[in-house]
Amino acid sequence: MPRQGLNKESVTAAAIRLIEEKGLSSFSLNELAKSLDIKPASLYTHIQSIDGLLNEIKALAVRQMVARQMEAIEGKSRAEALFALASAYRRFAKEHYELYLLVMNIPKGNNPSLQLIAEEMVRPILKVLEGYRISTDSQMHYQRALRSMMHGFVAQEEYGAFTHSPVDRDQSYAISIGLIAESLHRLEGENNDENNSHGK
Amino acid sequence: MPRQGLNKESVTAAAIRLIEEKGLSSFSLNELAKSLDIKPASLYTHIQSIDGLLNEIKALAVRQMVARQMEAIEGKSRAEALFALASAYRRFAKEHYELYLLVMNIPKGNNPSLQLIAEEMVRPILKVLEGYRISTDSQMHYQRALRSMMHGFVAQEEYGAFTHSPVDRDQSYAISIGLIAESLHRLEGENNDENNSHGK
DNA sequence: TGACAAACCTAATGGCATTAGGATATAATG
DNA sequence: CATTATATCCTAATGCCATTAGGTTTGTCA
Repeated sequence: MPRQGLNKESVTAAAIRLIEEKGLSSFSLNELAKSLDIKPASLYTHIQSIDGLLNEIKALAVRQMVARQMEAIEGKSRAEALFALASAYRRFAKEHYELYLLVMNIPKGNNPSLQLIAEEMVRPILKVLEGYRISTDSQMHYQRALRSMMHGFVAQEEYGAFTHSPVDRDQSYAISIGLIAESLHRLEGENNDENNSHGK
Repeated sequence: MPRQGLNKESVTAAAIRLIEEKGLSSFSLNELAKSLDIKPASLYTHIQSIDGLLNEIKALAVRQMVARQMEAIEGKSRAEALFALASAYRRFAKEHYELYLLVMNIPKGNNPSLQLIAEEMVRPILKVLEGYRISTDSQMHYQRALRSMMHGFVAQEEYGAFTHSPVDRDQSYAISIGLIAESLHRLEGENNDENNSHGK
């Protein structure tokens, strides 16, 4: 009510803006305070700590990411849904790379509330995999494979690990995701033939 | 020659020891100096900056990683070599997670000398893929797919993204790598039949 | 023995997150 | 309208960090 209409939400929004513009590595409470025209110490009226603020941002980013993926697979199923999901995943990482970095840099000794948020990120993946008639164990394996492929690809792509070749990266991604789609399709076929080599 | 027999190598070795013991996030020149019984400013006789030191460590880590992978695939070929490579990759990441983090955290605006080192990391992968009779474009695609899968898996596994299930992670990894092995095998078959659906 | 260079030091700078405690402006109440 | 209370914002300080300037010590070599 005094000076400015600042609150937790507007401070968080300003932090996101700053991170997306100037990058995560140059972000500091000094910069954030400067962008809001207040002193760094005054930020503590609205935030608990810089880690608390970043956790807040992570949670928002995950929610947004999941929402985009859910929209992408809406009304689709199986391979079509799988490719749409993978595409939305990569698009978010491209458009909000600093936020993606933040989300994917959850350190080992982590906040239990972030654990819950991380589980949220699995939901669109599971939704796609539920469209396949495979065992629950297979579902877990393919969920991990898909997450690995998507994260590994965008992470390496974004820090420039794939730039040393003219070969199209979109095609590489399509093929990479295609590996999983094809294998899922084939695994279903095996199950229909009452064969369960590793499908059980 | 005075006080201690310190040099660039011993300081780097001490830094690696500290990083592996206490973790990357708590590493500082203060801690490093303390472990060597000198003052922080004295470190600058042996290092250029903390970034220079970390780049040195990255280079050593990559060399060690590549060496392990080369040993692992020695005398093997095709699927056997592929699984051995993937296993060595994951083992290194498990045993030297802090170093792996360091290697994989090459920021976007990066040192050109690190670019060369990063390319070194592709060598064992290419060596394995050379054992398959596929086009050079396919080689590039599968190289990216394999790197993505390996990095994505170990990165998420190590920060605890896969712990919320009793399903065996070793098996998930074997299946994930198997996707690539199977697809490579099938792609070769297509080429032998003078068919080139996406193999060209 | 004397000169020299390398290793190490002290002291300082400017950046960072964070806290304690004080000032102030707005909103709520009498 | 005056008073009180509360939340916002401040100044000042602490202790961490990397880094630099410039001085001292120590070992080596002529």
